[in-house]
Amino acid sequence: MSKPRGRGRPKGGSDSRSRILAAAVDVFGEHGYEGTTIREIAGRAGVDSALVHHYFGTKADLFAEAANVPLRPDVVVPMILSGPREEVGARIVRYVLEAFEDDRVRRRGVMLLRTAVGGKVGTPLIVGFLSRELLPRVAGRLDVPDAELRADLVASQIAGMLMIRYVLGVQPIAGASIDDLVGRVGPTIQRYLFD
Amino acid sequence: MSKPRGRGRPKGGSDSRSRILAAAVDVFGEHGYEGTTIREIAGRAGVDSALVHHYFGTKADLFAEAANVPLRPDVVVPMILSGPREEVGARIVRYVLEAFEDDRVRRRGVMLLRTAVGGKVGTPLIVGFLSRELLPRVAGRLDVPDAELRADLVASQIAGMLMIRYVLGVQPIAGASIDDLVGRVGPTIQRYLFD
DNA sequence: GTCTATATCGTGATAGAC
DNA sequence: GTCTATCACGATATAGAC
Repeated sequence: MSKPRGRGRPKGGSDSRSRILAAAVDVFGEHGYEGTTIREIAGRAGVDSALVHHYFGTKADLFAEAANVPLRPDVVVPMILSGPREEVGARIVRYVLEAFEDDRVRRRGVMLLRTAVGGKVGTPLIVGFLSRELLPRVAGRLDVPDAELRADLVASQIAGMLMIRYVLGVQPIAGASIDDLVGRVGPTIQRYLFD
Repeated sequence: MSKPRGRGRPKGGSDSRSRILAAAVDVFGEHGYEGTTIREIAGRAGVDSALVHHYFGTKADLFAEAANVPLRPDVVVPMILSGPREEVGARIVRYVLEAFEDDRVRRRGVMLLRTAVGGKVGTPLIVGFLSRELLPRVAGRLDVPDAELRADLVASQIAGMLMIRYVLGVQPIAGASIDDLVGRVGPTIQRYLFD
């Protein structure tokens, strides 16, 4: 009768845990780390605030769980950087924008961008991700001088575009089509990487 | 004996008010709006927390005062956009980076970037500034199609560069020279504006 | 002009009933 | 597994002494 559960939850129960986690991603993304309260997360998930602690422990623990996106730069970067070199810039922009079309990705992405810049909790997280996980992997696959600087410049343009489009929502970038942005921003990325 | 005061403070007194304001800019910039406490601002200014309220009222009032940078896009934008068209991109990048060399500007800038993205207090402020004050002024002086989108693209790259360099401090952009960044990013701006 | 003392509220977190 | 009740703390903000 009850729909079959995949491997995961041991006994019986409900889906409160996943609802709490989804609500946490949303609220952290809207108000940043300091600005969100356990009570609001609980309210949006339709549960009691105590249940949040019961499942996730402290607020910092919950944030770590919510921020733990299985981003796999070790698999994504090689995938994008291989293929015709002339279109790498366009492929990067398109990949990021299409990923953000998915609700789940966009919510987590906005949360990360907001909290990354907001204060001492998220900043080390994203700085570490950029400078240890992502940028070296990109730079390592570039056979050009100043590879690290080039990768960093790419990150700066991608980050700025995501900020304007998804976090701040400033028009007309916020309402532009993916093709349009690929056409405008793609050549920038291409130039940073290879010119 | 006491050094002469310019026009400004009426009677006698101290410089507590300006020290509080400077401390507020710093602390808001470090922890975002929600993350900063009146007590920390007071402590860093070397005064009591009650004095902060005495001068500035509520925390939101103090933030508004601290964020009230006399940015004058109405005078800066025409100044930069006039002059040889071929170097506009480089001039924009150089102007921004050189402005951020000044401690005062950089602190206020970092504060605005942090709080702008952090939550509901700063976001409307910067969105309004961008979409009402800055971008239309830039777009209005461009005699090219899609002027608004071009101005927005410029903003996205400038914002991303400032984020990486000053807010997150990710290397190597954080340690790059102004000339280096002008040479790399200037052509991007130029392309967004005129190509 | 400055600080002490305090009122009031909302937070994260816990213990324990059901 | 879920919620009620509550604790301990720190926050903003105010009243008033000096």
